[in-house]
Amino acid sequence: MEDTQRQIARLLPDIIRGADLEKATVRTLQKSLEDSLGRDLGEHKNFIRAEVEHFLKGAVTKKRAALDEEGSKGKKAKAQKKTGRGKTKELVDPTRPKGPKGAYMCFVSARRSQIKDANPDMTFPDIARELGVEWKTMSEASRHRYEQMAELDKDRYTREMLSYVPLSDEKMQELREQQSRRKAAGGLQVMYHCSPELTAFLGGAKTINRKELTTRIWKYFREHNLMDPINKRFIVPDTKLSKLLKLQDGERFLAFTVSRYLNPHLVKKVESQ
DNA sequence: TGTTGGACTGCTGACTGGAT
DNA sequence: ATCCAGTCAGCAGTCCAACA
Repeated sequence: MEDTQRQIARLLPDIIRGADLEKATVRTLQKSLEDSLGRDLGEHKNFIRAEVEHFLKGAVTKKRAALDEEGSKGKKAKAQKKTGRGKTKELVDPTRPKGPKGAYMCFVSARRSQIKDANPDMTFPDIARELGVEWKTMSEASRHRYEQMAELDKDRYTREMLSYVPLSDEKMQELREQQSRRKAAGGLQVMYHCSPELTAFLGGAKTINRKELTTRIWKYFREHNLMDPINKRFIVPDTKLSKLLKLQDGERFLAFTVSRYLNPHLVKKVESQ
């Protein structure tokens, strides 16, 4: 019984997606399932109906959300694309205890890695779907185990909340500023050890970050008049630069690609910044 | 809305001159 | 005024389920 329902739950989404929804009924979907499984599913009629309703409810919710989003964005859509997901999450107190896990979350935590180990090729959404199917078709006894785990986690949450002291407004403000600084800096502030050749080129600097290096190298282009007068996007390197970037004799390069040539000279990150 | 899991995608930041 | 070229670390968001 449980296996059949599991098979139904697994097959149904694809069957619904492939069906003509103008004409489809629970009965026709059941027929398609029977064809796929090669047996009568009359005794699972109610289960199939519940699954269909569940699937359609989910699809409608998603569609509505998409339409809402579309409508609210309107003509701003293109402008917002520039900033992409841009929405920065409101910073939450990182010391606040994590919320209590429900029974399903306990089940997910315990079972996900097992499924992944047994099926290394399964994608994350596939695993999530499988977990949903397993959860829905799980026996009461098995589910009870996870409900107990959820009870324990609820206790853990209560205990931690009792001893939790929220961070002060000042501390939160400091964290927000830290976050925005980190975001603004990106990976460009990361200090690297220079190769001996780069150290010599820079006049002795043993460490540097990408921001500084880009600035210095563009300064060098200008000071040594290395930009191609016909097309200033190209750099005609002098011997010193040519040697540093390991270029062929007479090889020019697009100025914007200079970081690619410099990469080998940024040996490794400087520890404990 | 936040919670679990982690691979994946895509944006952001600095730098510049030329092209549109 | 804005976009484009290239680099990449770090981060945010997405995917998906069910539940509190």
